[in-house]
Amino acid sequence: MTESLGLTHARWKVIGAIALSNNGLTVPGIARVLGQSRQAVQRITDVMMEDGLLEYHKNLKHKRSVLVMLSQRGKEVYNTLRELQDPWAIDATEDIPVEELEAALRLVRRLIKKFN
Amino acid sequence: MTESLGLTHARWKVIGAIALSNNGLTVPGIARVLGQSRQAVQRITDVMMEDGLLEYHKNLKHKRSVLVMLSQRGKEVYNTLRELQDPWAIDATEDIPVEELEAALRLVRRLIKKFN
DNA sequence: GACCATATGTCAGCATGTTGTCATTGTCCT
DNA sequence: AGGACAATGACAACATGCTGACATATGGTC
Repeated sequence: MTESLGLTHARWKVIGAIALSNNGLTVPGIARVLGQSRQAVQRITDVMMEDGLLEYHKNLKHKRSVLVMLSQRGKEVYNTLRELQDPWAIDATEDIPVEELEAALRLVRRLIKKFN
Repeated sequence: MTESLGLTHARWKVIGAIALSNNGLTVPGIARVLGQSRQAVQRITDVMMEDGLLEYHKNLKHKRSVLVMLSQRGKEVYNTLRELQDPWAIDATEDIPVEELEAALRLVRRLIKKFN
């Protein structure tokens, strides 16, 4: 699904995390949202910035830690992929009772919480 | 959990797949069980063989494709890790109704099947 | 204001996984 | 038997992820 847009799943995760934030996120902030190491995120955001998907903005709160935001093209990619993903997700689950899906989600969250 | 035995999660997956087979598996066979590429499995089994966890046995059905089996030490590691993992799994789920766990498992399998 | 613990940027080494390619081996159909 | 197609081994390029280490920045405490 990401391939048709020249993305990979890792880059899609990053775009998604930033899109859900309002004023941009720092690299370690993205890492915390995604639950992975800041180093892994840093490497990906650097490449995505060069590719024109992200923009680094001055962070008033920190001298070196920039705020990562979606560029115009990043926003377009986000919207385009959402238009592919949403129908896919609906198609995948429309014949499953909502209560079943929610119960499974509650269970997964419960286990995640237990392991934190 | 795997670290205390000098393993990694990837090697543990391979050991588990072989342990559940009766007469050994070929490398592509392990890959099919795990649902991943044979190349990735090949690389790992080669190292595990050098480390003495696995043994390659002549395969009567194929001139070059060997049968991978657990060495004595591989079996010991398997049993030791099971003794760590089983109590962990029980502890993680003992306060959750069995029906909830089974329902979530059915849902996951249903989705996997849908995407095949 | 000095000091210490924490957060961040950066670089490196390693473990896994994927895909692609090519030669060799197996299978099956005619 | 012969030939086409699939399976396997081997090698390579690439994308991710983790941890460790070291220098710099922040923030809270005395």
